Amino acid sequence: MTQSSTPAASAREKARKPRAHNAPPGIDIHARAPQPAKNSEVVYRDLRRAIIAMELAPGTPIVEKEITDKYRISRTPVREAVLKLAEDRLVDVVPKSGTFVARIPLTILREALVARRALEEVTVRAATARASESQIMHLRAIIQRQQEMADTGDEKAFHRADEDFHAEIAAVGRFPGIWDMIQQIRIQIERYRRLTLPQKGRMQLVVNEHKAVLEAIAGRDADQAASRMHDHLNKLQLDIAVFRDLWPEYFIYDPALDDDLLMD
Amino acid sequence: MTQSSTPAASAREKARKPRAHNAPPGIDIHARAPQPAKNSEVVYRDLRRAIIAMELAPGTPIVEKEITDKYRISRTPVREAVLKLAEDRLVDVVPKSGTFVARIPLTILREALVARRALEEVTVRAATARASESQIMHLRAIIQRQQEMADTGDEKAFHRADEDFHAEIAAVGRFPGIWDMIQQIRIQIERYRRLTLPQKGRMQLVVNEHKAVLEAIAGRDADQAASRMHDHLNKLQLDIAVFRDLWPEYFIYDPALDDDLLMD
DNA sequence: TCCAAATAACTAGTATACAAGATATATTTG
DNA sequence: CAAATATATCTTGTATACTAGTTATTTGGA
Repeated sequence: MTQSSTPAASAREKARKPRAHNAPPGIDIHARAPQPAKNSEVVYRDLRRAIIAMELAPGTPIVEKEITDKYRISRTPVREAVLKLAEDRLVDVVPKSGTFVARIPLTILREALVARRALEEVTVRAATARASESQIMHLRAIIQRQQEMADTGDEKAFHRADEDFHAEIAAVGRFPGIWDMIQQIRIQIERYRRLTLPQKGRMQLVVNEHKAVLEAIAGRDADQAASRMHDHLNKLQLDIAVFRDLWPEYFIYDPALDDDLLMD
Repeated sequence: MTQSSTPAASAREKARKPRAHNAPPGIDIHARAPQPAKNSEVVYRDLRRAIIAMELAPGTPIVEKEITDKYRISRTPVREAVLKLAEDRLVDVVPKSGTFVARIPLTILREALVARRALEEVTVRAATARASESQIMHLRAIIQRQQEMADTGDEKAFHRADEDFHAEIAAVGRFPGIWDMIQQIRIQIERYRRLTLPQKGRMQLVVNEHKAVLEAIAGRDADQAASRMHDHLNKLQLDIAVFRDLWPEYFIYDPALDDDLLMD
């Protein structure tokens, strides 16, 4: 098998001419976890989780020294993780001064909500077009699980089910790349969401909205599915102005775009 | 002024307690270029430009040593640049083996086209809703410039004007963050576009489509503007399958999603 | 001549030392 | 005692040495 020249391999050989290096292993970009997790990746994930969970408040300094001591590693992988977080706009690096958990930019928040809405409308339309019966049953099962979590009041599991629902719609629509984009956008939104207090009955409302979306999918009505998804995702942006006044130090606020925050 | 307790400062003081570092300078994230450009940034931009321009073909090894010699800098900033490129999916890093210019994943390409369409429909709708007369005149001027470039056949300047047109629409719609997302997506699409041979009359077609979009904006018809933008952006994806056969070594191809490439 | 195993030459990942600048504290001076 | 200045101590940015794993080459055997 090592030297068999299958038609699939012939094309690859052309690129391999100068060096075998030219042909990196045919690993799918989305599935390369066989390697032992790199240290920088571990630090990155831990920090990201803590920042998104608002355990590290905006403005908190990120001191590389503390992290190197905690994980018993050198600055190099720590720095790598910090740079990734900077790419995600979760930290601000001030040269020769310090690194800080980023404040939440209100204008970006507004745009993130709009962009997510647009992309999820795409995925739900595609899902409506191609959902099989089994996939619809799977979505029903997810909603049922979310209903049970809402009944027992398990917020964490509830949000896991919430994410699963949206992820499954993207998967059914066959848009894994767009789902990645949505997740990237969700990172920005998530910190804001964590500031919202658990409102009584909100979980049941979310479940009902999910049910409405699924009904439209099952009825093969793409327009209705998109519309209901739109309404569902709109619920988040109700009171940006309120939180800006409650935690002013958590946000960055650009007065030039004030009016934008109030419009749809 | 150092210790005056204005109401605005009181909130900030809370975060400043442990160290003054807690309050990073109130710089807008989008405007921090006073610093001398970091070496890693220079390397990143140069490599990204070369990759996007297809000067570095997919599969080409990126050798850090060559770059450190060329720029007379150490591996650290080079490595930083390479990691950024990996984030952008422009290179694949194979641990302990090598770094290579990434092959273009056809499935990602399809999703990128869909996502860009969705986001540009958002920006053009917003632009239609709030464009001032002067902004419409500005857009007309951009199209006129693009027309002149099409007439003289200056491809590079033509594409600059093309980008300006889309950028200005996003700016008019007040979605700078969404424009950033679109640009990120464009990176993926751009390499593919570079493979398309200049077709006779294509530039004039693009100009005409831009004119159609602008007319809809000027007529305050958001639905029509979005529809025309949709059609305009659809022109790109005509012949993915053709290029896959022409340069098979430039692409990664997932047979599980074959049929997806053919649908809208 | 061909194939296989040992070896050499590469790669990215990591650790550490140092440099340059910003901030905090201590000191001096009026 | 207050304010300005000088010093010390932080921070991130960079350079370099080293480690571990991968790939290419050489060498030995049949």
